[in-house]
Amino acid sequence: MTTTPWRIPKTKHGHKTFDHIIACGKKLFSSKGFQATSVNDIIAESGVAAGTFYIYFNDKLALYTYILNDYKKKIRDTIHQDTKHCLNRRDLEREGLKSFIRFAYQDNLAYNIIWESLFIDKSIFQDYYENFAQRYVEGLKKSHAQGEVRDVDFETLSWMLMGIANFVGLQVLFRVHVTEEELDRVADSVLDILEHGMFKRPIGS
Amino acid sequence: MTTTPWRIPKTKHGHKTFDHIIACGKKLFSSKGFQATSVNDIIAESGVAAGTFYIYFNDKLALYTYILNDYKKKIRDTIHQDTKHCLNRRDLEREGLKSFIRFAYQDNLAYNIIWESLFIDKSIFQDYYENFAQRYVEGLKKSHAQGEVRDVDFETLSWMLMGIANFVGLQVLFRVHVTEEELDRVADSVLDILEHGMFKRPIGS
DNA sequence: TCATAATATGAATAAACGTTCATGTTGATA
DNA sequence: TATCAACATGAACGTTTATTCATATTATGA
Repeated sequence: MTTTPWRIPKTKHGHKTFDHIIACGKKLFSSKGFQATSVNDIIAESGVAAGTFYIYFNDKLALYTYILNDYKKKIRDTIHQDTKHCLNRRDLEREGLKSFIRFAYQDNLAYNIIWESLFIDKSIFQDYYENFAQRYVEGLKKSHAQGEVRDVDFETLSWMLMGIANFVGLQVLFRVHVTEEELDRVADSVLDILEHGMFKRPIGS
Repeated sequence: MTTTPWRIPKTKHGHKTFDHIIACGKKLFSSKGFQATSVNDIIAESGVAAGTFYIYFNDKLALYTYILNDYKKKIRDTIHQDTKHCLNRRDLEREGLKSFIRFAYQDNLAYNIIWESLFIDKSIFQDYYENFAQRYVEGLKKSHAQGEVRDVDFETLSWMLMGIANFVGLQVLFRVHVTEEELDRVADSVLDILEHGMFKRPIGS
């Protein structure tokens, strides 16, 4: 039996408090970052007593871990929802990229909270991306078997694609407003390069 | 006249103390991260009195800013040194990638300190990457003019290439040991994909 | 040699922090 | 309505934190 650093409430009323603390935590982590947010801040924001926080969470890290796990699922689900209609690898990459950036834009805590884990507990960060890469590799292998993807180092390709999504995501996130048209334009640019490479071929090849 | 949050010493002896504090700061930021390191930690590590720290630095952030600026130059210089012999864009990308990863591996504080800035002061992070992207765009435009690079969205391509370097770098950094051969192999994989794309072309195209 | 600017000290202060726990309240069930 | 587990409280405690400042030391060149 494994125990979590948080405690799931047993009554409806408890759930309300629990959820409220989480909502306030998200809000503060999102605006100030994890490290800059104190337990006192969370207590003040949520209006509960100090002791109440510790009924549900061992400490600040426990709340962070809970929220992070939440987002892991949410990101996967969102991308899955947005790409399940895709019939080929090109569409899958395009829609996956758009889905990731859109998600990060709509709720930038999702983005921050995973990156920040690198400075809270490196193993959380490493686990997250290695797991993501592993799934990516499996998908790419399937697409390769179906003749859609070239025979390359799939692990490196996975990390390349994650890097592209994250940094192109950043580029977009630095803008004030992001429209669906911009998202399409950026995704098209990326896919064009993933399709034809970045270099001009010598004439006649 | 602009003032820095740090104070350059005026004697040889002062420089010794100044440099020693910086070295200890680097060591601690590198192992524990910026946020987890307190001024007290730096004082204890360096063996100077509390007041001495404040002779040279306004606060912890000032020391961080100093180190960050140092690394900015160092990264640029290192990549420049390692790529100045390159005669074409392919070589430039390949050697630049290897240089970046090698640098990050040898001194992973350089890597951490820039990423962590996202959670210390977003504008530092944004400035750094937007500046880097801008230089990248200029370089790509030149290579395009010389017929080496296809006509694509250079800004998006810049962010893609930065994302690739950063994440493929991470992938490599997660390993315990990194050899020059591995670096070559990974760089070749990346360049192969940047050259030919990731997708298989339909037969006859 | 003396004057003085630069450098160094570390006890002291106050604010912020995480966490505990004795006490109180609630609501469902028997 | 009596009981009891779940939930909630917030004053209180000990710790860590950043920062100051009166005092001391050092090195140099006038």
